[in-house]
Amino acid sequence: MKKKVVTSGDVARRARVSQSAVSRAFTDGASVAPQTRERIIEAAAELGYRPNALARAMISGRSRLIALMAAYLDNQFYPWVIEHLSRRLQDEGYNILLFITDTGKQDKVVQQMMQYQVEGIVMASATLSSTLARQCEDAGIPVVLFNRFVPSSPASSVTSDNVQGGRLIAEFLIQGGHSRIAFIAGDEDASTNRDREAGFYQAFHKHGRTVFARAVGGYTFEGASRAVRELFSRRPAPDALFVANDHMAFAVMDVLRDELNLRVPEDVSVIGYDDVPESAWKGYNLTTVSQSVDGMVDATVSILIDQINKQSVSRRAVVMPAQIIIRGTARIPE
Amino acid sequence: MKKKVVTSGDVARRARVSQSAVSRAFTDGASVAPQTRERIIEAAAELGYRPNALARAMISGRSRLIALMAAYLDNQFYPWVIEHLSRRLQDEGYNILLFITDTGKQDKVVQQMMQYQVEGIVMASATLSSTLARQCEDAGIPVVLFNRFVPSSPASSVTSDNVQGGRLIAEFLIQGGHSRIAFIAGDEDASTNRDREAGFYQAFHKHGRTVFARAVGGYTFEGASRAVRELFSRRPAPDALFVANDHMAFAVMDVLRDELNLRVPEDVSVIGYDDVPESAWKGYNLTTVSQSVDGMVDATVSILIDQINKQSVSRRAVVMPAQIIIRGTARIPE
DNA sequence: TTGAAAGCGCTAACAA
DNA sequence: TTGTTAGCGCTTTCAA
Repeated sequence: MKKKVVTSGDVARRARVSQSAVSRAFTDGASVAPQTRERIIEAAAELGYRPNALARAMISGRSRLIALMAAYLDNQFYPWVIEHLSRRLQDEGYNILLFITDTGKQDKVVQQMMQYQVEGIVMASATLSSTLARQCEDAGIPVVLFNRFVPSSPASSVTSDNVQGGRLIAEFLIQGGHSRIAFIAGDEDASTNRDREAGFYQAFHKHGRTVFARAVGGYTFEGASRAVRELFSRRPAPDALFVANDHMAFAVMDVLRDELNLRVPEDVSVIGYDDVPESAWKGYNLTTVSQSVDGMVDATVSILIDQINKQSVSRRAVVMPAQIIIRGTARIPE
Repeated sequence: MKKKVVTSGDVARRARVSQSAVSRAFTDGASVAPQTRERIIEAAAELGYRPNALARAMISGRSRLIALMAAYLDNQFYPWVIEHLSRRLQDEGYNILLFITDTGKQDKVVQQMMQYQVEGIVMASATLSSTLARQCEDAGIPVVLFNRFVPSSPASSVTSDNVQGGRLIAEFLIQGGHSRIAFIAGDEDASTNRDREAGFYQAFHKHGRTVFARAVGGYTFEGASRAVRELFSRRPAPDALFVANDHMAFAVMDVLRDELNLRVPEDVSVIGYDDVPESAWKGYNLTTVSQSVDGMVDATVSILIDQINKQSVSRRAVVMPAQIIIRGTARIPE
């Protein structure tokens, strides 16, 4: 095996210029005479030269690397986020270092990111300890919690208005004339769940009503299946369900229709949250709340780019509006 | 903003050792006296020292970076692959540089990967030109085409036995007593589609039968919807459909049941390919062929690790067995 | 086991 | 516009 490691020095020799001239030829906006640059580019092409991004990063202090961490990808919301975020960041000239990590190992992984001198960090469906968030702040690395909000954290966050979303759903279900409305929670530690739940309960309170029942699905398919079974093992059973995200709502509908032989929405109304692509599939046709992924991604990118360029990190909390998407799984108020 | 950049030199000074001692303390298997190492680790902790992975990569020639490229993530097969691959690679001490790129820009992106001195490249739902594949070979970078096979390419590949999968489906449908079996193709340029189609047609030929009709869905949701409509606009309509992947099969079932008011499998049998998580959801309960993601991921990781360690890249083509997963969307042969 | 010294490939002053 | 020079933070000989 021949390891041909062509360096700028090799190119310089062949183009009969200095090594720094080669460097300049590959840097936008550097002062190089057009014909010199041309000669260099030509020599580089002949040799198959590719600038070493690591060396460049070291000396310039700019790695052009953004770390992205997600806890899981089975909820289609996250692949969707990753795809959009990745494309947007690539357009801005950044590359993505991806980490899939279970809760618990998250802090350790953040350390790794920092070793790679990333210029920014996005935590999707994940958070980091305040200590570590502070370390990032000290190191001048902007951190964005995507779809999570931690009041005490120095990290920025981008979320949709989950409280408002919860409220919207409560109103919709109440106006729909349901009398036994239940809630299936996601991960009780997640801010998305807490906020959606808070908004939901607030609206009930405002109407002088109470939530009929509550179970916990932990944002997993299996957890949600267990939760519905539990809810429907008691009589009377709910006649409407707010499920804290779409991913769980699919599991819920499966159990409802397939195991319990109930019709949706005739027997039970179901509303989810996220508006993932599958929600629009006719097999589910799920009424849900849309989180503007595009808007959230744009916000994330601009926080990152802005703070990287300004060389100063500060905490920003962006909340995007939530919008109910009416499809076929919940009775529509008149 | 305070940019505290703690270097090994700072730690060395505080621990009263040389800078190279610090380096050794952070390298497994380097010869350092236990108490020296301890003193260094302590000093490092006090200072908040984190080794610079970029500098380490430069000098050692090992970036511990693997590039992963995918064309899209809306087909849940790929998020699934990314999650598994990422976890396995992290366990092996590698980090992932992720690129989401449309066909056409792929070669350019591969150049970028190489600039970051990645030690290996995985192309999922994507290929690269032979020229570039050869460049990677010359640079000693192993490349694995995941779920793609290019006969002329010097790159390795990991696929499931798509020809066999296509055959299995043909047999199942023929044995199921269908008389008008049609095929909805994916991306006609993709090897997965070509192989599945080849196996499918082979089996028909063996039985002295012909495929009733064929349309192209291009592996997209919309393309597949158009393809079914086209197929069912003519009389007689097919009574069975092999759809080249699950992602399209969901679209097909939506059109069949929702627009055309056909029952699956009573009026039309449908079989997909991939066995993505959604296939098991009761709303579809899709009969399909399983590609062993775990097996494919393992093969990919071992090709990569092996060639990185051996410092020699060579072409390997791994084909994993395909297995039919019988669910509820296709009539079951007696 | 430890330290000194020599770079890895590049960018960024500074002069020329 | 160009070349010279000095490092970025680290690993890795080589001697001690």
